Amino acid sequence: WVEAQTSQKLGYVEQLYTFGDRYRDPGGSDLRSLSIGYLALVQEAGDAGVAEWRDWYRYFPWEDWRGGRPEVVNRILGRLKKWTQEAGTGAEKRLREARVRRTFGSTQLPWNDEPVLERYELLYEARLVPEAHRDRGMKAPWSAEVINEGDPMIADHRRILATAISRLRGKIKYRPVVFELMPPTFPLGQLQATVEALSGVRLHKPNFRRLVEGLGLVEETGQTTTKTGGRPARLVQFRREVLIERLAPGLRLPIAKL
Amino acid sequence: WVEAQTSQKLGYVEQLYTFGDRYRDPGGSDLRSLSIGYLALVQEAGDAGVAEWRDWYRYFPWEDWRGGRPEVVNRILGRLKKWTQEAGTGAEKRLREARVRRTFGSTQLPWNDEPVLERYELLYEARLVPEAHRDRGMKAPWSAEVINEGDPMIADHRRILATAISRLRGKIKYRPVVFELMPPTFPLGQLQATVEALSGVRLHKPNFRRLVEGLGLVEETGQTTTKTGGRPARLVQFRREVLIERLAPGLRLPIAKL
DNA sequence: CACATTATTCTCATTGTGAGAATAACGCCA
DNA sequence: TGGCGTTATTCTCACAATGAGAATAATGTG
Repeated sequence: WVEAQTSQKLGYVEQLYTFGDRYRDPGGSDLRSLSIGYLALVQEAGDAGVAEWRDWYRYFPWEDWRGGRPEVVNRILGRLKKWTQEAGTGAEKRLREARVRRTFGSTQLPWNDEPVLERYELLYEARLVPEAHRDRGMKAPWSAEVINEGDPMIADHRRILATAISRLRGKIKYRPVVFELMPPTFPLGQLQATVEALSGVRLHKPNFRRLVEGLGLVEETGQTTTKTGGRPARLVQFRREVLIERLAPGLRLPIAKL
Repeated sequence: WVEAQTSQKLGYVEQLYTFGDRYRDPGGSDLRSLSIGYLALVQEAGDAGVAEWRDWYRYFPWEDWRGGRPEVVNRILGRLKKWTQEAGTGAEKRLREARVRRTFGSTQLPWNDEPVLERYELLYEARLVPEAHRDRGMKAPWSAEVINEGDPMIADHRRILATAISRLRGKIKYRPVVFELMPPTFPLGQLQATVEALSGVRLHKPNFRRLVEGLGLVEETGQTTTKTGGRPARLVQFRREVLIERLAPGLRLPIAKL
């Protein structure tokens, strides 16, 4: 059905989650609509009918740490600090502080790429995203109240997208699903760039190569490309055999410490 | 609702999966019923109304490797070998062989505790479980056809249970959910026995202790117990603080290699 | 009091990980 | 044509994590 709608060939598909929040019905009745979300990966396609490419960091700019700590994170942390101070009791305050530290990190805790949904839900609860006001029946503008970076979406779609990003960021670490996003042959640098785009963090290039080659996920094609600039890069391809050989292998990226 | 039905206090709860197979409707109509499954963990309770304790290995005896390789695995591998040989083409035969190797292991590949669902689905496809015959409208007996160890369940319930076991075996490796199954204080040996019961494999005791203590998941109570036999064991308790401090920590058991 | 039993602590070889230096091979441009 | 910027690729090394087993400790039992 999706392939007919979008004229995109779906690669990997998995069920994501079944969403059934009260906020799903904008009419506010007690009837709930259920959405069974699926996550699919496709190759890059130039133009594909109704479907159109979107950068997901447009909706989650705080999730993109590829260029170092994003500015918006500081603004968010400032707002969340205010939110923690609005807590009723001291215990609640400490809970809120811990939650902010856990999701957005601190000087002690490094950034963790996976809890995308937890971060979004925290922003929602702290009413820093427009959806939180909208779902409570408040009318615009809330411009002074919310974080302006990061486009909102209708209904609970941004929550669904956050769930998908979380799932995908987790998945690439133990299953070789990134390759569903790659062209048939590619240089290792492009593979790394793809993984970095998904996880939102920069990786150490030599270690990344060691990992990919050590796991036997790719094989030589014998060709090279000069499109990358600099020294020509070897073109490799995914070793499809690993799918039938083994169950586990993904790209265990430097996972959050402590 | 579940707590009211079972008079069990639910600890951890998460959505498992939404099941919608055609086999769900025994009437065979084109209407499908959806089941949104949830997974919950509870403390051990002596007696609890309609709810009653069941050993899940009653349904999946091949998943219990705590006493070494179970006898039934050999019988299964024998049957699956026959199944691979019934393949139409040579390519299909190699695919089947690889799949058996991947799920049930081989002399090269060690046992992997997680793919419980993949294993069950393989047995289903190879028609080694009664459900496969039943869903095709075949009448009993199929005793000569199927693996007799492992009780069947109605509808797709055994598939749902397999999904739950897979999920839980994965989860304990990166979230401290085992503690939801433990009493308030316990010796480390009992914790290890619980993890072994869930994962179905034996663990190296000194290394397990090092791991649990190194992650700071438990704290001393000062008490000991002699109930374990042998040298008295220290009673420890779960450090609830880790739940608010960190996101990651689970008991990364010796994960399958290669 | 020897012994079986479980708990607990240590040791050690091996592997995996994170970080950075060093080297290679292009295009571009003076 | 050679220096330079750029990206690719290979090496090295310190350090942490892991798997396995030995050694030691503290009970109850016969």
